Amino acid sequence: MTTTHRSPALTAANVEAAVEALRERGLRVSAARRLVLEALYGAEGPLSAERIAEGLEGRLPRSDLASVYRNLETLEEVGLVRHVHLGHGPGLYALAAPEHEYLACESCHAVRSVAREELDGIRAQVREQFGYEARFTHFPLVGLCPNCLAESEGHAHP
Amino acid sequence: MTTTHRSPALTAANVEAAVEALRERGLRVSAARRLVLEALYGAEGPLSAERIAEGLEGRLPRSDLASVYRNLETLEEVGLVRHVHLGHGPGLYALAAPEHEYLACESCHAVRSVAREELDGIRAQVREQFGYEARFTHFPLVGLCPNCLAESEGHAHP
DNA sequence: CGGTAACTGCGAATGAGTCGCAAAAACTAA
DNA sequence: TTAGTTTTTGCGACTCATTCGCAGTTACCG
Ligand SMILES: [Zn+2]
Ligand SMILES: [Zn+2]
Ligand SMILES: [Zn+2]
Ligand SMILES: [Zn+2]
Repeated sequence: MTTTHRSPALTAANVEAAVEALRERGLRVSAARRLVLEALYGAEGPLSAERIAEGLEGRLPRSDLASVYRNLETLEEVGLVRHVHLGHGPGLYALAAPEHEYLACESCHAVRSVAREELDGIRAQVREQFGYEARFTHFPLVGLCPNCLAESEGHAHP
Repeated sequence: MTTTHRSPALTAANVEAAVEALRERGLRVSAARRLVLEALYGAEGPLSAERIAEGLEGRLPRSDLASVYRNLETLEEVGLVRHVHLGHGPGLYALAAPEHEYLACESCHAVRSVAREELDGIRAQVREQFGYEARFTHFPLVGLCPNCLAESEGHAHP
């Protein structure tokens, strides 16, 4: 799986801002919660709850997957985090801030992350044709990537 | 969930044809397998394995979900059946033959099923812009349906 | 420092799907 | 038909992702 994500600069400061947002909503900033947030700020691409939990081991006297899920859920409610479903695997979590959308390859499972605007054209066409406002933030746009496509077209030889 | 599927005519004959296809591949036609096939031929829209299994109760001395899954799997391998993931729920199975694709509403979970060609324009644009060959057969095109869209735009009042 | 929510760890539960295995069909060839 | 071969089945147990209940902590407010 390949994901092209520029990691947000000044992670530490950003985490502090996020933490502040939590406090403002009356949410507490536990060590675990902060670490989940840090994991997401430091990540290259979206992470599974499992992977986040792994990252917590050692950095915390004891941690547990259920709490990671609960934290991801509240962070999502607050709008700091969101998740995507890239294919069959577990849900993957990322910061909500940089509005990426995803193109997933059904064959090689590569994932390309693109800025929201790059899909505006397609969104416009979907809207025009069907009246739907397409969204690729929670479920990606799925297809065959150029590589797999070339391969499968190679097979169409006489 | 609303799905617009015309059910294939002459169900009985179609089932017989499918059954023949199975025999030709050296697969056996057990009562359970035939009933799964019939369930799909008779269905309005895609069905979960669970629902198919429910439909089998009574029509069969004893039946079981695992076997339904196994049958769906082999029917899929043979190309008679396929499945879609419409949102978070379980996978939904349908006949492979009428090549529908789906538009799913992320908000009200309505599902619109469209003929493959109706998405050709969008597929072309995706291909042009990203080199991807978009597919909406296994994972649908997700967005806000016109209703939910109108509603959410209503909220944007001053 | 308390006090009082909110949060955590744990273990158990859920839902979707898969696997192993022995018993029961379905085809096959005699 | 029947015996033999091979698939399928039913069952129960299992995995994996996610959620829940609850008692024990911990973060924040005063
Ligand atoms: Zn989701
Ligand atoms: Zn690919
Ligand atoms: Zn699938
Ligand atoms: Zn809707």
